[in-house]
Formats: sequence, structure tokens, C-alpha cells
Amino acid sequence: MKNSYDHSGVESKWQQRWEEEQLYAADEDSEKEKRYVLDMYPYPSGAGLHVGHVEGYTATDIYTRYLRMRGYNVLHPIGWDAFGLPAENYAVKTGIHPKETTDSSIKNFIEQIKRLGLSYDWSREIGTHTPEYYKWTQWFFLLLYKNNLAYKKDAPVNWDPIDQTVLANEQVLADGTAERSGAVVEKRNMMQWFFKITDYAEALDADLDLVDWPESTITNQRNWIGKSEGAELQFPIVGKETEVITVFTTRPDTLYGATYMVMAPEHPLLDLLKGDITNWNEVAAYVKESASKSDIERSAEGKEKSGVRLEGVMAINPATKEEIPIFIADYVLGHYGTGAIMAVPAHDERDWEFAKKYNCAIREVIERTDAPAPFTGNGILKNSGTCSGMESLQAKSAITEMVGGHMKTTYRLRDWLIGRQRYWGAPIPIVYDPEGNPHPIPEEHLPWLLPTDVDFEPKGYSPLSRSKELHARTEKIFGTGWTPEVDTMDTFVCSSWYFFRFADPHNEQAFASAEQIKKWLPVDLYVGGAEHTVLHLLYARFFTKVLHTLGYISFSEPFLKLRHPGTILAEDGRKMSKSLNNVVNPNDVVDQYGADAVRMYEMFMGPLADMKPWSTQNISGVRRFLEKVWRLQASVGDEANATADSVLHYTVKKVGDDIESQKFNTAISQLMICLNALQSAPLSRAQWSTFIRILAPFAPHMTEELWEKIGEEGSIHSAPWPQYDADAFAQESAPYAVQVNGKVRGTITLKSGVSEQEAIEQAKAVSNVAAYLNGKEIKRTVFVAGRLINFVV
RNA sequence: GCCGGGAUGGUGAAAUCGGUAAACACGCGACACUUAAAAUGUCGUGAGCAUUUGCUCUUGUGGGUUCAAGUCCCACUCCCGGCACCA
Repeated sequence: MKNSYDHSGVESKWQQRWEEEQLYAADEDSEKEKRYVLDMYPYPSGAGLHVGHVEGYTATDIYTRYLRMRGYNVLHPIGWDAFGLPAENYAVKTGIHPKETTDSSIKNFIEQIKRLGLSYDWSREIGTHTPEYYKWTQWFFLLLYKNNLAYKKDAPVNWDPIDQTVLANEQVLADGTAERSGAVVEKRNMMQWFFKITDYAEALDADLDLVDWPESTITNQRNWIGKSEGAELQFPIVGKETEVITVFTTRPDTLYGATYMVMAPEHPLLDLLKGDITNWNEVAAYVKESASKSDIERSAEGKEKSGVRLEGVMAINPATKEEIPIFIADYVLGHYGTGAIMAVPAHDERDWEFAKKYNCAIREVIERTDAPAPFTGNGILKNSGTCSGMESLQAKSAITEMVGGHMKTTYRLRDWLIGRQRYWGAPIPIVYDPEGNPHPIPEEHLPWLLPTDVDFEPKGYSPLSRSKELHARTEKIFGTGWTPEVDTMDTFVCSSWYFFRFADPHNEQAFASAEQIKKWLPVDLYVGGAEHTVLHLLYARFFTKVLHTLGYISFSEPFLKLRHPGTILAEDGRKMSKSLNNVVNPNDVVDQYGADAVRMYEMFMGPLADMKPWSTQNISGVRRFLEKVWRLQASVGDEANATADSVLHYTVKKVGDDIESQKFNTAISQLMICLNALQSAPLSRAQWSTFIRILAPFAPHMTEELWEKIGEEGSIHSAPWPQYDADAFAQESAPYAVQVNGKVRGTITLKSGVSEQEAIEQAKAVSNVAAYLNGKEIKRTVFVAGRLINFVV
């Protein structure tokens, strides 16, 4: 077609030239103000890029290109989250080494990304599976280990029977299935490596106040951390001088209503009381049964609670001095609070239910008017000794103090299990002496290489244990009888610090130099999927806070501003999936419509954060817009299009503002409005130059070609963003709505400086309005400058 | 159950501070160009009534505040995401 725009020729021409010129490399020596714009680096899957990647990457690319034109020194890097299970599972099936599949997937990703014209600084590319990178992942492990933030513990853990590895709590969904494999997770007791993220629970919660993140992401993280303020109280045990039961409660004000106690079946005190418990067989059986169940299984069995009373032992309510019975029940969780509770059946639904079933005493200690029990609200205390008559909120600290307890904050967050019984990950840099004690591998032996002489078949224990090379290496360096740690690290460890590496990707002395970190970090804008709310985004914050406390960095939050692109659904409104055969492949649409059109379409679909369905029909609208732009170059001459000038100035402002707030859909609308205006008459070279420059971040290839065609030197993407003149679009006159009783009855055009009186005068004269006002008394007149006049009759 | 977000034409959506709802597109219809089609261009397009200038209704449902509500308040329905025996 003669008139139409040849996207493939133009796009490949410029992609090649940009690469040769390293046009998008961040400038280390520049004095210009920095900006760090980051995409969540992808897992390089065999399936290649999907349209969801394109959405987020285009958003940051537009923003990045805009910032460069505005004179910022921008860091916009990309890399690969390259360790992980899909490649390893593929290796199990085919025998092809994961490194091979990963590297070929990366190659494919690079090709696809380059075809989209994304302006990454390729000189900073990283891959977490390279020894140069995982050397520092291991260094981070040792840093945490040396600072008592990494420990090994025999603990009940989540076991994924399909992927044959343990998982972090964050990788198990609410329904008890594994986030990755979909398998129902089993509970196992295993010796495992943990990071002590709980040390940072308070900071992780509090510092969410410091960041500009989506509200839902902040709340979800808060929920996960689960901060809860209450009190720790001690209940003596009858006949025991040394032992007490410590409980955590958010309602110390209801202490007088505590008529029994419940401990988790795994509570350590149980062993000490063993000799006094007369029904030990029954108790032991219950403990054994509940130990075999995961938390999910415990709660999945419905709200029907079970428990066993410890016969022969009693506790003492420290407020009433009454002797009260003790139960064990699996609705009390061993890992939360102190693993024991005081039960207040009158004012807690769970305790109420349990008390009804096991015939426990129920005593109301809060005044209330309505009958149905239990009452969980606040109110005036009763039956509470000297505290009766107090307001329950005030009584919290008073009662706590009275019985010698203390106020206490607890968190739901648990430590991060980082060991994996799989091959394709960074080896944990630990060796064991012949007695089995762990020792950190000295830094000079890093990177501690992932051995290659292993079969990948998961057999319920780590494939690295089958590596002869790894064992030989360990003995050679550390001595006979020494053995290597054979678990590898969760890939989320690799991604917890990658954004630091981009600042200084080739440094061999440090994970990144202090100067380069200071120059580039923190990240100014971070864009990526919302599915990482309690995974990557929590872990990366944890690592950052550790570096902060240890004095490596001066800031405590890694990502100042975060945005999530919404899911792109298939044309049928369902999720894209291979099995539904409704996946849109970016390659195909780029072939057909060009990268510029695909980029602009994805931005034009709707607000970045919204879930939106793909529409092949709508992409042709954007393509049509680009063709109109292409044809407009024929109308460029010496004379300006006078009628379009104010629109053009306004568009410069609007597009700039919208890019800064990531409202790309309305920016594109405005560009369309502007084009429609420019088409009305021939336009000047200056107008054309302005228009293609503000279009450049969206359609980088076509605008670069047009820039060259008007004989401009250098790249349009290095050209300055145009200035606008606010006077040019200041309205000399504005249309006013004329309302009678709030209903529009006519419109008039008034000069911008019009007086209220004159406006009212003219409004009354509008014939349709006059008819409505005829013979009626005007009770009130409302005048809103630039908008409307409203007569109330 | 609790927390967060949302619901606007046939479709994707827009609407600074409460101020003419539906911008910009898609689709559809008519016309122009063409032997014809495609492409392109012009006009029209929330619903209904009247068709001439107009009138009535309309932003999930029901109330309220206000001269004026998509926007603020109260109650509810449904959808999406998260958490869920967390004491």
C-alpha cells in the first residue's frame, strides 16, 4: 500500500541504530538529577513475553523517555530472575540442563523486548543464575548469618508434594495450596534455614507510612504482618511455685470474665505438667493427632472446636483468684502470641462456642443491653471487683498493671523459610564440620558454585546431596569429614536485592559500591504485578532495612512509588491461558500493527491499574491514529495552523502532566484531539516538531523517523521536551450553561472577564430561559465563573 | 466474618474543588470517492417522546444533604483482590 506506513522497516532500522549508539545508557558522570525507574524483572519463561509484560514495560518506558527529555539522568535497567522451578521441572522431563533452557529463554526475551523499542540500559543486564550475581546473593546470606538473622531450626514446615520442596508461608495460598504448583501443602517437621524477618515486623509495618504505594497493597501487607496490640498476663498454676502460664490478650479488660484457659497442643509447658495430669493418655493422643495436621487442616474442619481438659491441674485467675480449669485445643495456635489464651466465653465468640461444648462457666463482665451472647464490644465493666464501673477501653492498662502484666504488641508474621530441596537455585554458603555444626563459607570461596554433576529428579531431598564434585570440593577446602549444605535458596532471596545490583552491576568487590548506591537509589518508580504483595515486596523491604541498620545505606525503603499494571484479560473477558487457547502473543500483534501501535494501544485501553479485556478491534483505532500522523508530514510548511495553536500548547501541558501521574490513557486521548485539530490546515515546522516530540515517548520509532525526515540532528529521544505557553490556551471566552432550578435550559458564550451582573443579564435574555423565568420570582442566583448561571425560582 | 478496591452508552472508557455526564476511541448507520470492494473522508450515534425550537429519563439499588451529586453522607446488592479460630 502506497500511502501506508511501513512499521517493520522503520522499527528495525531505529532499534538497530539505538543499540549501536547506546542511546539509553545511564550516565554515571552526569551532574543531572537522577531518576531510577524500574520494572519488576521477569522470570524468563519458555513461553516468552506476554501482553501483561508489555503493559508494565511500556508504562515505565514512556515515563523514562519523558524524564530523559526533561533533562534527568535516568537509570532504566532490566535483568532476569533466572533461577526457579519451571526450568528445573523441564529438565526433569527432558534432561536438558536448566542453564541451557534459561539462557535460551533469556535470548528470546531480549529479542522480544528489543522489538518493542523499550529503552533499557543493556550494559547493566544481570541474571541471578550467573556466578557473578549469586556470589553476592550468598554474600547476603552470610551477612544475615553473621548478624543473627539467619538460623537453622527443626520446625513444622510447608511441604509441596508436587515440587518436592518446602515453601515459605508466603508461597502458600489461603486455601492451603501451593501458589506455584497448586498442590495441597503438607505439614512436615524438618531442619530448615530461616531468615529472621520477624525482627523487622514493627519497621515493616510502620514504614508503610513512608511510601507512595497503592492503598490495597499497603493494607494487604499490613494484614500479613498482622500487628496486634494487647497485654501479656501471667496465670499461676495451683501447687506450682515456678511455673506460670503466660497468655497474650487484646482484652485484658475482660480478665474478670476469664473462667478457663486454653493452651495450644504443642505448648512446651505440657511436658512439665505431665506428672500432674491424670488423663495423660487422652491428652497425649490429642496432641499427637493435632501435630499431624497443618494449620489449614485445623481450620478447614470448620468451626467445630475440639479440646481436652487437663485433669488434675488448675490455673489461678490473677484478678479473681479463682481456680480455673486448663484445656488444650487446636484452635489455639502455638506460633501466635504465647501459644496460650485466657478464655472469656461471655465476650469472645470462639471461647463462647468452646465453653458451651465443654460446659465451662460463663461470666459477663461488660454491661450491655441486647441479649444474644457473646458480646464482643466495649462498654462499662461489671463483676470486676474494684474495676467495675470503668470503661472497658480505659480498664485495659489498669487491670494489666494490677495483676503485674505488661502491655505487649505481637505480630502474625513468621520467619521466612528460605531453603529449598531443589537444584536450580543459589547454593546456601554453609558447610558442616564432622560433628555436624554449621560454618559459614569464608568470603574468599564465593561464589560457592552450583555443581553440575547432579540429576534433577526430585526425591524428597536435595539433588545437591548427590553431587560428588560438591562433596569433594568441601573436603578439599575444609578437611576430611566436612560436608556441604545441600539446600539451595528460595529465588525470592535473589530478587530481594537485585535493584541494588543495577546501580553497579559489574562490581567484583561489593554487591554495589556505596557511591553508586547513593547515586541511584532508592527506586523512584517501581512497576510490577500485584501478586507479589506479601512475597517479593515484603522481602525486598526486609533486605533494605537490614542494610540500613547495618549502616550500608542511608534509606530504609527501597521503592518510593509503586504501581501495579492491571491484568489484561483475553478478548472473551476471561483470563488468558494456554488451555483456553485465548492467549494474545505480542509477537503476532507487533508483526501486524507495529510496536508503536501495540504500545499505544495497551496504554490507551484504560487506567494502568485496571483489569481490562484485550480488543483486536480497538488496536486498529490506534494504528489509524499513527497513520494519520504519518500522513500529516505532507502538510508541514512555513505557515502555522493558527486555529490549532492553543490546542497544541494545552496538549504539551496535559500530556506532560498525565505522564507524570501515569495516566497514559488520557494523554493519548489528548494527542488524538490535538491531531484532529492539526489536520484542519497546513501547519508549521515548529508545530510539527512540538507535536512529534510529545508523541515520541509513546511511539518512539515513528517519531524518530519523522524527526530525521525534517532534518533534525540527533535522536528525538534526546531532544528537549517542548515548553508550553499557558497564555496560548487561556480562553478568551467560555460557554456557560444557563440553568433554571438546576436544569440546563440554554447555553451562552461569555468573555472570560465577564462580571457576574452582566452574565446574569445575558443569561436571562436566552429565549428558552426567559420562558421558564416568565412571571416567576427569582429567589436566588448562582454564578460560577467559567461554568454556569443557575436561577432558582 | 474482617480489610481494601470497584460498578458510567452496544464496547474500552472520560469527567481538577460538587458545576452542561458520556471527552477520546471501537462498533454501528448514512453519504462522498470507486466499475466494485478495501482504504480514506464527511455527517450522525445514551434511552424514550416530540421531531422544529424542545421535553422527560439516565452513572449498580434505595434514601439523604445541596441552588446543583457519577463525585459528599447513610443503608443495601453484586464483582475483583487480600486475610481469616491471630486470642
